[in-house]
Amino acid sequence: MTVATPQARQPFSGSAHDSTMRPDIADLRQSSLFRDVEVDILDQIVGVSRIVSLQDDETVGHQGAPADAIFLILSGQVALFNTASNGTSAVVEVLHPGAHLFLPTVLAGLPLLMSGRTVCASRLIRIPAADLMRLVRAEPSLSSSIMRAQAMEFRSMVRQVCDLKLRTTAQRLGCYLLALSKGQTENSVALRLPFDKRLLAARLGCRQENLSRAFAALRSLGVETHGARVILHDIERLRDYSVPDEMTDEMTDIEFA
Amino acid sequence: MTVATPQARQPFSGSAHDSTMRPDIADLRQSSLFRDVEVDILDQIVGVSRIVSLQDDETVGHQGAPADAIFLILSGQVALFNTASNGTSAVVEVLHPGAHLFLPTVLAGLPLLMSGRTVCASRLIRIPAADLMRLVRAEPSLSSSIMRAQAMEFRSMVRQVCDLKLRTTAQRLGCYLLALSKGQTENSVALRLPFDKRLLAARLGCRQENLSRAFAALRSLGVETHGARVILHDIERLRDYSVPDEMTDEMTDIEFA
DNA sequence: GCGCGTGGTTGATTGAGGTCAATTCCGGCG
DNA sequence: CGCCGGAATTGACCTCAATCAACCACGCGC
Repeated sequence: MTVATPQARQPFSGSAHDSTMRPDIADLRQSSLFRDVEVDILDQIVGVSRIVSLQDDETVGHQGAPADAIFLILSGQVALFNTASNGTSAVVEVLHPGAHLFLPTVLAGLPLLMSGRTVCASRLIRIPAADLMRLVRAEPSLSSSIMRAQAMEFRSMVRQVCDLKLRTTAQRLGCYLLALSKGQTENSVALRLPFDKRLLAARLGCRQENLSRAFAALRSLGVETHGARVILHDIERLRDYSVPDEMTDEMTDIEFA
Repeated sequence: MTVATPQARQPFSGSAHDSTMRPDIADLRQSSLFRDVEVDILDQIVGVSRIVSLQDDETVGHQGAPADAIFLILSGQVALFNTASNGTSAVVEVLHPGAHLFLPTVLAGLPLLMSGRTVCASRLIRIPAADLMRLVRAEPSLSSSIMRAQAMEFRSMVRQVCDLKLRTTAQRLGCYLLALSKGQTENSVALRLPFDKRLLAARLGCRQENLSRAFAALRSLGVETHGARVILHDIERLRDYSVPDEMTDEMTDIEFA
């Protein structure tokens, strides 16, 4: 069950070398982390933040390096992956606008457990770790937002562990599609995969070929695919097959701008 | 990859029905959560806490129920598991003295994602959610301990996700044994499995039979087993085979009293 | 001693998923 | 339009793990 390492183009140091633009408060509010934080605190955060613009396939944060900043995603997508010493990599999560990178690592003061890589051209907000920690110490109300956000992300990881331990690839794919279709009341839904199938395979913990076979297996359950376009013709049946978490509610970090 | 549901004997409501003993500050300090918290805050926590004593195989917290308390483990062991709607269960973690249950769920204010079950007779400290949240709001310094603890647990889950995506069962077992042997400088170490092999199989995400075969496979790598007693004769070779995380450091929540 | 239940091991078989290779599908470009 | 290159798919084959079943080794009570 090994996953090939995605290839990087050029590493990105993490400093705002190509842009000195500051975000504004509305940008920060995009993030689940700061959605409920008071304006005066956000003002202070704005003062230490920079917007960084990245091309497709650039590295943001390297596994093993000290975590010197957190990043919020304004647009684009960033994959988080861990590389084992034998060179194989696992994609742990693919983050969308509103999500953030490296917060637990900064809070723990430990080296990065995963590397980040843009999946397409992306704009991020960079907040230096030292400034963030200083603000957290000074502003108790920030802590509560951070604790809530971390709690949700922990639950998301727990759900993924269960997913890997309980379900086959086809079932995992089914659950993933069902999560994408959330908020629909119809029994039939059209949707679009947010990134290519190789990355989806890595995120689901399988090979590209096997993801293909999983899509083929779901075809008989009313799942129609045309490239990245997917139509679920019978959500009931798909749910029955995939055995999704009852509490499929909070896929919080899979948000689309 | 399904895992049989462990059978419960009698559910435990979560209230201190069999003991009204209060913990003392030293008890709280056993926990990684409160190790660095000031005495006056711990005093307040003592005031709202109760020690509960449980038999082997009792339920503490039921998946889907509201999280009305967190628990600290003073002695014994508690398995956290998630049960899918088709009845199969996955053991996400087995907690030891010093660890705690349900903190992220309480902070998120959401229903429990996992159930807990004692693996042997255990003594826990119960801290009601409402009291904890009140103290957290009142005492900023508590937040920082909680954030750090949550960060470590998040990283632990990330590591488990990578483990499941990158390694075979035999390699996972190898990594687990290496983690148990941590702190040893010798190339040869004797150790004892902290719980029975069926639970270990569930924690590693495989069937009991396959764990048996994984031990058999490691035999040729210098791993000798006599029941729960295990001797690693050649840690170098085992590490080479298992490809453990370079940062195998913080197995923080696997602590033994 | 005997029976017996529990936990653990072993074997045979099946199914899921990885691997390698060949092929098809598309989108861009000359 | 035809060509080309990367993504996606399909097939053949093999490894790993689940399943089902038998068996073993204890510990314990009688």
